[in-house]
Amino acid sequence: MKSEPDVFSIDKLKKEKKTLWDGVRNYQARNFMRDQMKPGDQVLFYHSNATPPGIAGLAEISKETVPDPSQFDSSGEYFDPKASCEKPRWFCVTVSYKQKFKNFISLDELRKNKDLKDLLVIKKGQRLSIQPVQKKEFDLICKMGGL
DNA sequence: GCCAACGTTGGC
DNA sequence: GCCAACGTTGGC
Repeated sequence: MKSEPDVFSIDKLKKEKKTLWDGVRNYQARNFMRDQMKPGDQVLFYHSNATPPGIAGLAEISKETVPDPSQFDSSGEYFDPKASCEKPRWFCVTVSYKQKFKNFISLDELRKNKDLKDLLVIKKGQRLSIQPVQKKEFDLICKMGGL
């Protein structure tokens, strides 16, 4: 899961212990949260728009998908006038902090590793904020992170 | 249903 | 700040 550290960093998640992953307004990412993610699932926390960009640590899905409350808040930036409580359009999961990697893994290092050539985040034009990761890739990344 | 215009993401 | 690569919107 990607986040801009200026907006919400892994250190902030560490401090707050958990957070509602609201504000996702992309249908593919929504479907992924709604249909694929289950409590207990492991999450790689990626810092985008950072210097350098890369994977900062681990988190975990701690609560099942619920309708994203921010879509109903008419004064908030994530308000969606087309959504209603009966017919919510957007969903979100709760993400809990697990741990920071001992070594931050930069996008550059991810690219250099031949075994991660299929990792979606290193592919050109791949902007989706929530992306699936294969078990093999996940395990290797944890090792690279020093866990 | 097409597609041009526009908006966003995110690396550089 | 630039811009490539998408995704969304809305007129037709």
